[in-house]
Amino acid sequence: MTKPAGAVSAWLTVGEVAERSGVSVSALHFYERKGLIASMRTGGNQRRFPRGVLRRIAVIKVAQRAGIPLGEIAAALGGLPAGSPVQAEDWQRLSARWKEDIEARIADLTALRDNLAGCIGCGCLSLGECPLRNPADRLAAGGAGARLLPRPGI
Amino acid sequence: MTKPAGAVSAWLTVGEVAERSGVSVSALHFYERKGLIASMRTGGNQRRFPRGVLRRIAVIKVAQRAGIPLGEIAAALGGLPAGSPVQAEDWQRLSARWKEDIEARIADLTALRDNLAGCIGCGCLSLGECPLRNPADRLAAGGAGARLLPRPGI
DNA sequence: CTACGACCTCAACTTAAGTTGAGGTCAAGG
DNA sequence: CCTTGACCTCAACTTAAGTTGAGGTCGTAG
Repeated sequence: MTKPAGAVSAWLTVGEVAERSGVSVSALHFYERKGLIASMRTGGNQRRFPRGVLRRIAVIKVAQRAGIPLGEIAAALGGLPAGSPVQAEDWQRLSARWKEDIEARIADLTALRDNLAGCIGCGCLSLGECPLRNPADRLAAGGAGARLLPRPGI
Repeated sequence: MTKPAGAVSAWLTVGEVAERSGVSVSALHFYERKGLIASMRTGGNQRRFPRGVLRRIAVIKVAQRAGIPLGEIAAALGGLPAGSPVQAEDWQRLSARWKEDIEARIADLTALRDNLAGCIGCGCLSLGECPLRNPADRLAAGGAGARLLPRPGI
């Protein structure tokens, strides 16, 4: 698939999307299976993505960096048209929501750090008395399997 | 195994450790397999833990809350005597080390939050120009499988 | 001495977010 | 027209941190 000569076409191949977004082809397939992005198919069953997918992926990556799991991102993104680009307005709504998540995590880590500082001298760590030990028992419900540890507020 | 009448024995059963530490029995087995904690065995092959294990578990839980993976905790803990309690001095060294990790994560999240705030209005998210998109391409090396996302500095 | 709860091991399953590989098809340059 | 590189699907594997279940033993109260 050498590039279509001069004009930049309106539709992008997976490879092009991968290169432009910095996300691997296999990850793009995966995102599509998860409903995070959508594509048209050519006669030969190859994916063609609208350019709006790049912005959509950008949003996904930012949310991921904020620690939001893909499932939640899909849900948040799911509300708006699957194939079309994310509008500035949508991004505003989403980023505002995720900002709260980030802030909660910052608050938790800050509290942990401060207590850590306070406890460096004492070394108590008693289950009943130490501020480090007691409020930490937050992850506990949630079924089997791994827990993505650093996601407090929810 | 009803409790040994009056006197609190020097050794704890798994069940007792589980109850006192808030960690499930299966997790304690798991920690032992991973070399995070150690136990003696009775004639009937049942575990007996020294009381120092409680402090050790406390340290593990705090480190986990800080986002340190068990493997790293094991490595850090591995330096000091496996069966014996963690001394205040050891805790000082470990907590100082982990504090840096926490601070790096706080810094990353704070940067993300600030850029998010700046970008709520613009909605650009261009791969080349937006501060949210560019510096985010940090996780990329590391082989197959899931990445525990929110662990930047390393 | 027997029943019952606590304990033992070992293997298989869970979730998240992908990666890797096998086996086969598309499309465009030469 | 044919060869290559890009693409396709599907299944299996990866890591982390455990959980769940099967099948069997320990130990103590009654």
